[in-house]
Amino acid sequence: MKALIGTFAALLSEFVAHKISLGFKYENEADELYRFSKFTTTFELAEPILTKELVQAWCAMRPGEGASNNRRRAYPVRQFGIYLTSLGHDAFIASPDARARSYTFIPYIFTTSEVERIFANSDQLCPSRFSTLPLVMPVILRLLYGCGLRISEAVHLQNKHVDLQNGILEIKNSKFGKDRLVAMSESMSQICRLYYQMLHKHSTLDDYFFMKADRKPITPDNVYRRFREILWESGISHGGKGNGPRVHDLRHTFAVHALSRAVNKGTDVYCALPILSTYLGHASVAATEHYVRLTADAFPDIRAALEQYCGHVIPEVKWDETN
DNA sequence: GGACCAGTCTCAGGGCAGAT
DNA sequence: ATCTGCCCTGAGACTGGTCC
Repeated sequence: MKALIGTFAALLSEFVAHKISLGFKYENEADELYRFSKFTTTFELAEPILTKELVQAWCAMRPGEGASNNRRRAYPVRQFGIYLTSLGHDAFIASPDARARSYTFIPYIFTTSEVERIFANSDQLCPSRFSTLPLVMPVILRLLYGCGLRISEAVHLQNKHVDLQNGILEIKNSKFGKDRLVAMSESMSQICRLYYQMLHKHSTLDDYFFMKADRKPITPDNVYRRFREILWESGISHGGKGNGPRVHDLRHTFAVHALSRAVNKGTDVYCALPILSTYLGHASVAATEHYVRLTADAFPDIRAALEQYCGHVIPEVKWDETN
């Protein structure tokens, strides 16, 4: 976390420490509060009093700013106001955002042919003396699709978390601080063993499984940029900013393909969903249903099974046959 | 019990600067 | 020239609490 500045520096530091003590990561919020602390230095403030003018100036929509970003900037300052008030300070608390949020996003689900092309092209990356990415990309992309991992979970894997013998990944401190175990297929385990022999001849158990030449973990940024190149090579068009396909869509694809396979094998979808939910690290089946509901139209077999066992998941839509 | 919503966490993507 | 890291914004993913 960057050192907070300005009149509120001490109080903001205490607030962030308070949030962390409650179990939140609060890293991105701390970044926002750092920007807020810089912002406060543009005001003539003799005392650290969170005035209405200061808060409203910070929370005001900037030219061209989206509602989402405005909300993200405002929430931590609102929480800071609540915190100060609880301590008996005089502070203005910003109102929560009343604007409705819409969830109309539909993730991109790769076809099996596209997945195969992505893997094939990731295998063709030119070896480099300076970068481990040509070795890393084929394995990490297969792991994202084969195990449905989040990119952050993959890049933070250390050798001690990868049981190559039994094909088990130990995911530590994932989203909302959750841990879980993820089983790999035998073919995935074999790929990991070959990769480990090539990259980790002189490594320790504390080294990152996907590390750069300087032994630091590769970043999601590294993977994302190479992934865009591979998509291009694979003839999969990118829709521009916000329109994917994204690296995270490999996780969506895993979920949909896994459920599709289960349905085709005659597995009760009511049994398959909780298993998939646990595997993906979701706290509830509802979160997994959300994944599948968004994409079920592309998989009639899943849609039919879901309608039979949990029809409420898929909303009815009206269709005028004269259209 | 389900819908709704606030809050937190994560990923995507552009731009730029410094390193290689 | 290319790669990489960092900053910042945009937006989706996910949890948990509250209200009806």
